[in-house]
Amino acid sequence: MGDVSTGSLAAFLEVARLGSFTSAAQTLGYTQSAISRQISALEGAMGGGPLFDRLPRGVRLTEAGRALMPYAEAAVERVDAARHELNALRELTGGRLRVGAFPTAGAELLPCAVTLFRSRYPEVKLRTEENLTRVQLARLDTDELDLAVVSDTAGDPLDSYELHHLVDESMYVALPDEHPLARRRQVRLVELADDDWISGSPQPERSLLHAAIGETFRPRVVHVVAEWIAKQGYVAAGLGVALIPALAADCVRPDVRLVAVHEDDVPARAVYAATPQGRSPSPAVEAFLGTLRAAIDGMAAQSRLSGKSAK
Amino acid sequence: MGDVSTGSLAAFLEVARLGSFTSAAQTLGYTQSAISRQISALEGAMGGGPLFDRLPRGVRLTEAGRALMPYAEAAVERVDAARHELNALRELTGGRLRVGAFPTAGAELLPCAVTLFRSRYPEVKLRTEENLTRVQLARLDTDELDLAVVSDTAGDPLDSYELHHLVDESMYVALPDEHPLARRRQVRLVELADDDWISGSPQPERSLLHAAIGETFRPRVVHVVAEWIAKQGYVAAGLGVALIPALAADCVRPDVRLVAVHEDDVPARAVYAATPQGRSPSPAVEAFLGTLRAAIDGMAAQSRLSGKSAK
DNA sequence: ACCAGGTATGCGAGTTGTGCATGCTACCCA
DNA sequence: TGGGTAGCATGCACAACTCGCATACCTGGT
Repeated sequence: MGDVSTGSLAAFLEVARLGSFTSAAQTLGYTQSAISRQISALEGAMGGGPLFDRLPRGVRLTEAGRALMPYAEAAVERVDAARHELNALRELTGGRLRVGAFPTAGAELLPCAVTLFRSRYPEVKLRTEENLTRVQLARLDTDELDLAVVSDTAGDPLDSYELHHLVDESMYVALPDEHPLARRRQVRLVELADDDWISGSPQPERSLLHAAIGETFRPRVVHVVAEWIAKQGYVAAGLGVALIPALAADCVRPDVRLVAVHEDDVPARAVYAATPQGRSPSPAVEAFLGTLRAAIDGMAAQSRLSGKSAK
Repeated sequence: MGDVSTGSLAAFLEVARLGSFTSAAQTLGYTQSAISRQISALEGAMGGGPLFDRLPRGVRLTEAGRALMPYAEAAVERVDAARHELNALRELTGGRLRVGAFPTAGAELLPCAVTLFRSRYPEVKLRTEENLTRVQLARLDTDELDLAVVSDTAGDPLDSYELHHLVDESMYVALPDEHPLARRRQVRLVELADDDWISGSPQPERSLLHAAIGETFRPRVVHVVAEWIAKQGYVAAGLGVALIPALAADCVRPDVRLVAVHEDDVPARAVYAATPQGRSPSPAVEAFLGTLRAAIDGMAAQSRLSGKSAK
């Protein structure tokens, strides 16, 4: 039993609508003979029975033809709908994008990128979620996330993902306004070896500080605070100092001072957009990468972000 | 934008299921190269974007491919379902048949045919309705009926329908048991010119009697009774005589006698199965014609039906 | 460095689809 | 009653497509 193409089905429907091979041929841009043969082929593919009664003036559906009609309509409609859907995915006038980001990215980078993306592609349904990097990678694997904004801080195995480098963010220390070093443009960490530290983890190895630990410096973590807004509070109260990445540097309360850390003490932290490996990124993912870059450029122009948004 | 065939869609689905062109080619009985080209063509027909990521070991769906999947499944399923449906119509393992019949046919002919049809083709949904011939023709026109069992008694315009001759039924007079002619094998109508007549219409022209009216005979209609069971009652009570067609002759009460009418007085009435003109009859209609003929043969073997079930 | 498993592609042959011209049938109208 | 006409079917030649074969190419594992 032969093959059926949308062409034959469309011809069938047009003939059924117009009641004539000849006029259907005209509206479809074929000759009458082509239509005649297409219908004949379709009749063959459908088991052999005639779909039309050939009358002296045109044709009319047989019982079988009438029965076929809804199926043919549905099949053609599905293929058309598929074309539209794929087109929407390609033209970014539809579809869905699920983005994850680590917490600090939520301060400025992600809101900025989301706003930009929404204004450019309002019909793409964009969802974001904040996760630890480790969780995000898992969700990329299980196809619950299309793109994840991650940093390589925690030493998670990023190498089995497609990485799109976004920016290298330098580090700052947050100092209370009255701290002796609060007016400096740059500090070395050894200068803060005797201060109390505020960190996201009791073991500094598992926090932002991990890259700073060396022979000459091991911070004394006195307060364990995860939220950046709370860290600010502790710092402002003079309870200690904290390391914070450039991405979070723009939303700082006026009684907290940020001072750059020397690059040799804490290397700039790379921020990537990660996507599943070996999978060609969808247009929506590509577009979001673009808006992420645009967001970083925009932020670099007006902020302390180091601006090394190379690529 | 090109054409899409069920073949390409089936190939697409099989590749998606197995994750490899090669293995899909094996299960479908094609070569790997054919599958590769079919997918390539499908990608073209769907707008150009890739549907699969080509990995070193096999392929995996892209976002677009994942989006296409449900549409492809639906389209293929619809075409398959259509094939099954049409096959059911052809093999009489499905579908529907709407039959109409004039009242007298409901006495024996239709029940017999319906029983036969149901036992042979139990999966065809058979509906019957009793109508005047005039109504039935209208319902054939409006496609509310597939086949109508009619007689040409009433002079309705049968000529614009496809007529399948079933039988010529001769006519009988129903006489009360004590009627002087009740033991005859045949009568002439003039012999009954002085009797009271029972008919379905006050004007004998519009009833079974219309063919009997001539120079020498005009019946005096005294009782107007439509239902055959009631006519029997009137006749049995000695209130008159009635003309009845052979099709109804088998269900007569014992105190009513039937006597054949001479053929010259009332010509045998032709009974047809009528179908819409110019329309090739569906297999179900053909089959019902067959069972009608079988029913008539069966009845002729054991009844007064004249048996001229010619063709 | 080679092999294994997979996809892409050039090539030739067979098949299918298309258009043109023509044949055929039934209706319409004079 | 006989041409005219509208419409489908079909023979034919040609173009386009599809398929299989052989082979090139890529990548990961040994």
